[in-house]
Amino acid sequence: MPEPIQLKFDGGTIIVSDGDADVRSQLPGVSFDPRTRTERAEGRAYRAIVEHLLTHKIPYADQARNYQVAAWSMQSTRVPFPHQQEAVDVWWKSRGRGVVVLPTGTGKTFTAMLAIQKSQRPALVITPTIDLLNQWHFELSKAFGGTIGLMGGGEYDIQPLTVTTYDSAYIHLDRWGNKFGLLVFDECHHLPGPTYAMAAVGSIAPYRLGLTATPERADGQESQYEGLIGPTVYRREIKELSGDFLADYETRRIYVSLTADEQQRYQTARETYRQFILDRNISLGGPNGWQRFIFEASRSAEGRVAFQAFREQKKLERAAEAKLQTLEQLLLTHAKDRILIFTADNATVYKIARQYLVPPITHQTKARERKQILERFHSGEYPVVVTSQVLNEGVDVPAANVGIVLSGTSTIRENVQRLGRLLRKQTDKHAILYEIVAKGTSEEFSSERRRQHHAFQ
DNA sequence: TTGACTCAACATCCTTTGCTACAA
DNA sequence: TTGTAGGTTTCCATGTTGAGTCA
Repeated sequence: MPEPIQLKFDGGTIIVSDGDADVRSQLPGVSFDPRTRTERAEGRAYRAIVEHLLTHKIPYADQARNYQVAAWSMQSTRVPFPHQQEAVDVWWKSRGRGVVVLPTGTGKTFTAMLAIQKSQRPALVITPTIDLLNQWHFELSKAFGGTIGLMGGGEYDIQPLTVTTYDSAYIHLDRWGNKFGLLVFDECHHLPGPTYAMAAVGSIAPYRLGLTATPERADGQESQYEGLIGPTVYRREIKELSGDFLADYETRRIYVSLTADEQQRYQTARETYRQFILDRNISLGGPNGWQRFIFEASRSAEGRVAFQAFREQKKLERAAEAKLQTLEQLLLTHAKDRILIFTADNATVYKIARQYLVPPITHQTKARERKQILERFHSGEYPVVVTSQVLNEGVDVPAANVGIVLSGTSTIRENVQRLGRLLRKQTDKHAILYEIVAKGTSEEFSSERRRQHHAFQ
């Protein structure tokens, strides 16, 4: 009679030893590690291994798992919205693994708390920013009482219910990887980054919940969710919830023309870099096309000129004179509204700030000043705020009812997040998102692409 | 405790025409 | 014959954030 199989946790992996060698080699995800001469699996294989052992009635000793069932109970009588309850029910039916897609402002946090209560397991909530870390800590303390752990932002205190950042999660993986049965990935579109993903790979947590408003990624890595968290189990779009849970809204596109001078400089710059691409036989649209351009561009004087031309062209379309004129008109039209202006670059943010005496927020704005500006925006003291990309995600921004997108990336996510800034529900609110596009430039294409989302059709 | 700093990680940056090799 | 899928170099500049260090 062979010894029972031993499972041990070791720095994000599970070491499998003893028992029958043939049985060990058939365990899902297990392979021989020649460095240490042991059989190992990634932490995430834990559930599959245990299920395999149980199904085949193979005796085993589990020293990997280092947590107990936790009897969570929320100290709140709040009744979930239908979409929150449905999301948790579907997630639980999918064996407690999967991604839930809900628009910003429709109660993702409360949905996660329902899931935590349902799972009855110690849970680790992972967030991308310190702001969100603090928000979650506050909400969890209020909902569940007791001491809520914090790992990140200078704190290191692990409790059965803990909040951390993606950075801290992977840095300290070896210390927490076997202490939680449930992982909640807030804004889970961050997870597929090569380093951040390690947290999901190395943890043994059988239950996993991903939350995001925008699962789509520009690099197509959303295909990784399946292996890191689970499949998309529930999805509701802005359109489906606007009116009832989100404000009513419309989007308006305004086309402007470049001046003759801008037009000429734009054409010259564009031809310069298009010619380089042609000469080097690079197909920009193809796989690795952009990487090849960068590679070639960094290798010769000619290439550097081409790259400069590319940047010049971008700059011209982003900061077109006519855009600022249109902005001025919109500011007059909406003199009584609460307006957020978005750009792609900081230079334009500061230019607008100087020209129209509007407070700017970029990554250079210190946290305290940022908070102050947002508070004054909320109170109405500042009716307009101009920002680049910082407010795209994570920060709790007071409700605006008019958004003006002067420039941006072609990503769906940025566009959805910017729209989300306007949709916090208030009585009789009707939000408008303007998008100002320079005619005859590549912006027309970007604008088209970022609108390829249900919310904008 | 705070603030200034450095460093590391992540995201975006492109678009379509013509060519080739291979599968149905 | 027609249709379709197709590949490899470590990486320019800018924006943003978290962690860590040091005064």
